[in-house]
Amino acid sequence: MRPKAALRSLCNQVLTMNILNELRTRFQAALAGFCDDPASFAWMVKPAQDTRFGDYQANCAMSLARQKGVKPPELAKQIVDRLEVSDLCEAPTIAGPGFINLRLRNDWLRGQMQQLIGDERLGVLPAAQPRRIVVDYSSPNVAKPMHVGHLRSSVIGDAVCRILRFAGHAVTSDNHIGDWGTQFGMLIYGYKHFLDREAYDRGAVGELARLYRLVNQLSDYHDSIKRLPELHDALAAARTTHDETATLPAVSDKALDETRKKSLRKLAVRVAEFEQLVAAADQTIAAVESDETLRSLAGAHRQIAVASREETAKLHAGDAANLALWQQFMPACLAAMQTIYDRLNIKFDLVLGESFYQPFLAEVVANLEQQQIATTSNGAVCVFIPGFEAPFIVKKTDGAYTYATTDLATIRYRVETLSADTMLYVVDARQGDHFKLLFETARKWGYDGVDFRHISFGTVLGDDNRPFKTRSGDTVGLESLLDESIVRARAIVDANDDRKAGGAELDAGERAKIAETVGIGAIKYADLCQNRESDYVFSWDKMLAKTGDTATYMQYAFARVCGIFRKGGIDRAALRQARGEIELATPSERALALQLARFSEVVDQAAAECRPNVLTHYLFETANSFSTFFEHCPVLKAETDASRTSRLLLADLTARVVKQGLELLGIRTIEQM
RNA sequence: GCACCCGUAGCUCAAUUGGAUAGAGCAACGGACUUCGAAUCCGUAGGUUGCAGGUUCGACUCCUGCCGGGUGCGCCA
Repeated sequence: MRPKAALRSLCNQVLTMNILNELRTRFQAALAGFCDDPASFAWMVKPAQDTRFGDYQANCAMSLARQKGVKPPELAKQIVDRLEVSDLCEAPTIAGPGFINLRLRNDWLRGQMQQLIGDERLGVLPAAQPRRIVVDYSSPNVAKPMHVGHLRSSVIGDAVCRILRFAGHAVTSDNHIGDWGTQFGMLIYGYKHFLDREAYDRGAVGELARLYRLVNQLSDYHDSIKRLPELHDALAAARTTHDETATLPAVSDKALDETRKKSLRKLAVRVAEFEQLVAAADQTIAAVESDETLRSLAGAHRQIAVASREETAKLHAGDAANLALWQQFMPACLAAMQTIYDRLNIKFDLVLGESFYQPFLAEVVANLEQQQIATTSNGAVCVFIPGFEAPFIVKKTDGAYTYATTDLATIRYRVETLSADTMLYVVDARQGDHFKLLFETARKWGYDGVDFRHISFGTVLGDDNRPFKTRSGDTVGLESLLDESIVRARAIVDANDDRKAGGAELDAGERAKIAETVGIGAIKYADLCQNRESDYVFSWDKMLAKTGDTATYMQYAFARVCGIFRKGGIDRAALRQARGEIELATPSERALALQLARFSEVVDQAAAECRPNVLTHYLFETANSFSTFFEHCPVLKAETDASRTSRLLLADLTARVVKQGLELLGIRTIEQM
């Protein structure tokens, strides 16, 4: 019943232009005499769930009545008696067990529309108390090809940044890249032993990618050879246990029988898992041995894994040659990464990776030990957090630091150098425990005034509903996904333009631009429209869809409005200047107006909860309201000039809201498609 | 073994954080282009919200127990 503090903290506190907030303020005043914390009951004002009941509804009477031991409808009546909303609502009605239903007055709604017409921010007011927020997202390991698994964090994180920034906060987007890890040892080893100099000179990125894959493949090969016998043993053992259980004599005890069946199923799953591991190892081995070149390379580099780790260790120890190579590789790696971000239209204010924090790690650990936050256990320096069995290891037995250490150094930098008061981590839900430990440790360390939040999102699953794993053979590269989506979009663009009544309107360049916008938008929208907490089943069809609840639908609505203005030869700026009136003559006009008036409320909610899907849902409804309106109400051919002007204004507002909303999601619009 | 998450229409997902008759999109079926853009619109069909209890005016939502699936759990990030 109490509104979540966290939920409210990022909300705009200013109340005008946000209808929901305005109504809550009115209720808060009316409720003051009935309870001690009117704010939490005023929070129970919501948009109506069913439009037949009105536009908004207050559910506070029921729960407050229970608390006071009175009848809800009677209390509702008393609340309504004290409620002052006559300037914006029709007389409130009480229904059912005590719902207070509210319907906005048409003249008030028309006034809201007039305000929106003149407001560049479409009613969204900047936060009264802006925060300094660092958003940590995307964070790929450089030098490894990006795949679809990287998409979710990148796309959601970017949208969250845009939304919070628009809501008036000081946002710094930070790509905390993995640029100091073991992949560089592999690259260095590959460079020293397998380099194709000509290929490298032609394009460093491609050659580095090849070297990475090659070293990876050879180490996997030796690892598989080494592990195969134990895998076979484990498989045999699992089979034996399974078969023994299966052949146990039948029992009459039903409960026991059930337990046995259950464990049998689990054993079968284990057998299948080991079979899969063996098969994968066999495949890895076969891939190398069937290739003459690979086989001889494998033979000549038996210690490749160890040697690569040693190269990493040397790099970390400051070895001049390896450091020089690292510095040589980095620009190419970053450039490769950047081409993908450019295509996705994702920008970072900062790209501070692991290497940046590396010089501070020793000091961080020393500091933690000094303050007795960290202690040595089994040779490792650990922080123990109550409620967690596993320690938070900041220094390993071998003296190396972990990503926990880096994350702590990062927090210190963000607070002390960037003056951040809020930190958001847009990261896979599986790292939940890590962040709980990290945040607790940071608070103990003195950063207890910072609002840390793990903006977690569900795991990306494959077609088989199992976590999407990057099996070396068939990773879905990000580039090819983008390419495919654009190709499909292009086919639709061509087909549609070719069959336009008045003949094709677009040249090849325009078509390409549209296909790019639609193709990329579709992929982003597929990720954004889902509640970020739930797991995500990766599907080509979903990613590439261009009909129904997709970005394309909104882009199309936008283009249709632009089409009206183009066809009518109407200057949109002049239209707004002319101060025409908005009429709400028909239900579909009123529904569209109400929808447009709610933009600020939705942006505030999306910002408060860092949930882009709140916004996608709203935009879909808005485009839908527009389509219905467009179907029922002639715009250019409206019966009267006043009606024509009113409808043009509604269309113009719709286009602005859709464009702005999509922009907050990082999705572009085009005027003609 | 311990901990966390999930189970909603054939499929993919929502559900304003406890509200009224659980909603969309795909897919299926039936309609609407000589009429402002058919990438669209209108309609039909599809449900015991995994199961069983409990809490209360009211439960997809909270509690308990099952069933099924996933994830994490000391030196990877």
